[in-house]
Amino acid sequence: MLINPNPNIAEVAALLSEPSRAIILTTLLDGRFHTAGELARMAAIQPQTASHHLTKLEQNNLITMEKHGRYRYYQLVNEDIAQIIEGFLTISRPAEIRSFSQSKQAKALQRARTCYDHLAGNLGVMVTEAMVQADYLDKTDKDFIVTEHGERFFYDFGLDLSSIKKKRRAFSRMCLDWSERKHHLAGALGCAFTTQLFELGWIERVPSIRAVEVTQKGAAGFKKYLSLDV
Amino acid sequence: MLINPNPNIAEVAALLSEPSRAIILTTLLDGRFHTAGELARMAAIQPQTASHHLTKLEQNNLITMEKHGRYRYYQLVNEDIAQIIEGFLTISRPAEIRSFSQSKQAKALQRARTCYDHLAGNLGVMVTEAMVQADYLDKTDKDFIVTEHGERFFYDFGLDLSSIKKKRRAFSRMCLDWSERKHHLAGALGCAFTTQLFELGWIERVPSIRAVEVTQKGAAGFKKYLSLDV
DNA sequence: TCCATATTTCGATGATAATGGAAACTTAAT
DNA sequence: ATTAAGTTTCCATTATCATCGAAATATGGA
Repeated sequence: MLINPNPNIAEVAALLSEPSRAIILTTLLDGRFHTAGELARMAAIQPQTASHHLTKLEQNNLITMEKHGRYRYYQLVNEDIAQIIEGFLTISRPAEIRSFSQSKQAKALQRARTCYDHLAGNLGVMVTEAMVQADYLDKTDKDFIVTEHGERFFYDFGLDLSSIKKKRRAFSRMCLDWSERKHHLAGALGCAFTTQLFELGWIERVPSIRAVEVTQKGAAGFKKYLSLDV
Repeated sequence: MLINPNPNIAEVAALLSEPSRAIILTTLLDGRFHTAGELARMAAIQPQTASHHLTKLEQNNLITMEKHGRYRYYQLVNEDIAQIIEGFLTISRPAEIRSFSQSKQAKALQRARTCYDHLAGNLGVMVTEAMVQADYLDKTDKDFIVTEHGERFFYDFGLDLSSIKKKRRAFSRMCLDWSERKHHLAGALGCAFTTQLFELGWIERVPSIRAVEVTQKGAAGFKKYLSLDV
């Protein structure tokens, strides 16, 4: 790694400092692919303008693109970028809430949402802490370690840990939650666990924002497997 | 705390996105006071321009000012801001190193420097980890907890923990080190400990940059008290 | 082949904001 | 009092950049 007494903060910050780009990036925080047009609509700008921003973000390695037919799908480059942006949310003053529906959205996001591809918000933190409590996970510096109990737990839950470990991506990480200011489970394990929650029908996406909701089935499951009341 | 689905990242980022302001802020990272003129010289801009930036940074609560005579002394508002900026250094691509003396500076900074008012760099991380190793500190979420052993250690070291705890500032915190990417000891305790290192003559400032150097006396001390070879 | 849709490239416009010169203000020193 | 130094206010200049209209390119479907 190259270390420098005067690193170039400004360049990176400039990319986040433009309102339209900030909207695009927070939209991509859900970890899913979005088309250029979709992102333009989210930011309320013309497609040309969005294209301009997307090129810039791609050149600076914040996002990547995949062409499929006439669509171009954009995604955050990796989880690190997501963490950086989430981290930024922790320090940025929230904009004023203008409408009732906005405050409802805010509450939904605080309750439960996806951060990149894993679970965040109050639910994400509660689940993670329950796992630590139950001795399924051990906390270290920046990672969680799956204990022996944990191996069994995740196996019972239908996850194949050995195949997850094979992925090039970090296996199990801590991600700082901007609304809770505590850590939740991230990394390949966080992703796999969250995917499984969707598969099992324990949680469902709330349309249009990256909030998620716990289903009846989910509430029962969280209670049974993690002694959680949600 | 107000939570918002679309918090205003852009505003905060914009403050960091201007090269001159970024230089001013990284200069202030040493936690000390600097005059307006000094900061202008660092950023290689005219005093009027610096004044303009400083006003802006002050209005946005990143820095504070104290008037003393005809000088105006500026300082980062608090340690949180320092952490945010240090955090940003972690993700920003370092600028090219242009000269030999710059790379020497870079190495000195990586070895040991002050971050706000506590010790950072390889030395800061090593010292902190030695304390954890020796069971003087316990790691938690975002803080270190001083153990019973630790109470005695710091007392022997000449620090009055009870008076430090009385300060309004957070007692003991983890700060992410941008060159080491590990945590070092921050907060009031980190400050007091570092101040004591200066007092004891274990470390000395390197003129003009925020690097510090370990003295012979310091090397012996670190070895004796923390079994550290520096 | 022709049309519709998604996206980009080009070019012009307009807004924002960093910059520094000139002058004013404040404080210290003599 | 007068001068010098540090800093700010005011103002004009300039550069940057987001934005969008128009046109071009690419792809899919009929």
